[in-house]
Amino acid sequence: MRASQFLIATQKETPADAEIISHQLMLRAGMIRKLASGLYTWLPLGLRVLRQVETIIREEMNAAGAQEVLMPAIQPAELWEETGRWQKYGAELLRVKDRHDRDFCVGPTHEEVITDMARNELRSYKSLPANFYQIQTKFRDERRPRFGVMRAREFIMKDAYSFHVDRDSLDETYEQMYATYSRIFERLGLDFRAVQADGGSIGGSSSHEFHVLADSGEDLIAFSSESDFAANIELAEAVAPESSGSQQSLEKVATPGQHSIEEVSSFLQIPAAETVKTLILRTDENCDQPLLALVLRGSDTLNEIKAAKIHGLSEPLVMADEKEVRTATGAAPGSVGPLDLKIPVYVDRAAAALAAFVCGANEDGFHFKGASWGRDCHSQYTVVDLRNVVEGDPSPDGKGQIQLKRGIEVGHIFKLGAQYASAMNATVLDANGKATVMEMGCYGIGVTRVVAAAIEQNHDENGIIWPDAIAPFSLALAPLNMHKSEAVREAAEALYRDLQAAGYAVLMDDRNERPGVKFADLELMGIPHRLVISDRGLKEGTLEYKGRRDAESRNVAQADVLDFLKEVLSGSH
RNA sequence: CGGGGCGUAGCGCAGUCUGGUAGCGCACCUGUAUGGGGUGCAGGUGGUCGCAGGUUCAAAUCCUGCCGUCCCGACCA
Repeated sequence: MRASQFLIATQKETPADAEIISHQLMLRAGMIRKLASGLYTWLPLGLRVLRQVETIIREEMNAAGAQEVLMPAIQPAELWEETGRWQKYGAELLRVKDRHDRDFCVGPTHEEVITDMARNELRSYKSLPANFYQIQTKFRDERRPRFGVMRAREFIMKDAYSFHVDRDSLDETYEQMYATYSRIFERLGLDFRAVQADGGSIGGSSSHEFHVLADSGEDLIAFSSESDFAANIELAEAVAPESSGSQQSLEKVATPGQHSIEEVSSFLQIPAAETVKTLILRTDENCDQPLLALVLRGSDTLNEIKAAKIHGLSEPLVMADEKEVRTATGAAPGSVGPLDLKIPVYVDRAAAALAAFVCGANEDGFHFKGASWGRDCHSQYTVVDLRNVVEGDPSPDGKGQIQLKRGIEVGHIFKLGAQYASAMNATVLDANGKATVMEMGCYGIGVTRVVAAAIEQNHDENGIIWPDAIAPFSLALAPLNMHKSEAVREAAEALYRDLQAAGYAVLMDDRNERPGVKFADLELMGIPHRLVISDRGLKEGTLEYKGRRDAESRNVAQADVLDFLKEVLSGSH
């Protein structure tokens, strides 16, 4: 490709509304442009990267025996009513009506459509297992789109759905997809981790996320320092510490105006880890009490995913208002404690392990010191895992300690089980001639997000540094002063021809620009390899090579350049 | 959806408080010189000041409403 015939839309200045580096660089390098909130046009440069990512995903999915399909982006409401999600999905589902006033949605995911296809086309256990995938545009009407294509409303996803006669077959394909995903992210050249994950609203029993490690990531991942344990913090089990400290006598102390944990712990000169906070939350119709209490150490934070598993708790979690808190406990928030409450009480393992703790006295302006569960709490309570793990916690597998890192979720695999197939009556005949509901798995990769994640992980102060595998061009030719120097022009054109013939994706910067402009643009765009052709070098029969990460360039004899590139670029074609 | 900020040329901004000719840098076009790190000089193109209404002799500027957009809190590839 000649730069003179390719849209090079680089910008010097960073658009004011781009927060994270990948968003800034994608705009500055001329990969994307915003059309509206959460909607982006992919310019030629960006699209080349996107296609590279898609190609790798496609190759690996095909190699794993998955079959590519393409489903409509617009889906009829009837299918979503079959699974109940037309009601349940909420505002993120963009609903539209056609000219006949029929309801449709712009697909945020495709379980319904694929299950409909499967029940129509799959009749016998003999055609199972089957795994279908597509690379397609999704739309989720996010409350708050941000970070450019990282969290856009319209985005491209590779989604795959597998169908099975039984659980064993699902397990097998799930393992195979796990391995396939690992291979895909390895080939993409990304530093990633597979972690245990919560099934989330899509449901299902077993689930792993694939995260690209980056400080800008929105997720926290817990690792063990000693073992291969890795889990999203949403799921990571917080193990109960040894019962610590010694019993003290119970003492009621006046704590006027001291409400928050920080205030109380500094007022009483007692560490937050030896205090207890009591959160009063609303319940749903499955609970005969209007409120319940969650108890954590003052130093811990509530893990809402874990809390949501408590039976009867409203979802999403809603804190009780001040009036409700007073009715239930006799005190205002800030003086509430877990002792002798009349509502159900759930105590985090770590809080339950305290031998003596500070808590609200359920009387405005008073707290207890030295409280003990066994001695002082005369009402029932349940001990559960409620807190987020923190650095230094013991790993749940008993080996090593927890470390936390930030990650960008780029892939997620689920075992869906039979929930969709059963709701939509998707059955096949088994070996006994009996109709049996299929088991399903589902496997997603955020294709557009992968592009942004790759930049988060690979950039410097001059711009993007593409991994070879997804670079928009493998290498660039930068002929200097070619519009004046016949020798440079001829050498550059000849080299360009040879490199193209050899199959390289090469960008020939034939623009009539000064060297500094070319260097800056090529670096901003992240092209991993660069050859400079100049009068100076040609006199000595050399070209100048520089890898995007190299500090210095080196000279290569003109005659050896093809062999040299073959070596440098090996593995990337 | 709640709270806050911002809407002036493709991008980054000033001007708004205190009403009176719409400005700067980058980009873009022309000419010229230059030719190894976003080059210099000269000239130039481009804006219903987010939209609508109001106040006023006069509105980018004051008032009202709406829209868009970004940031902070509940979901997810």
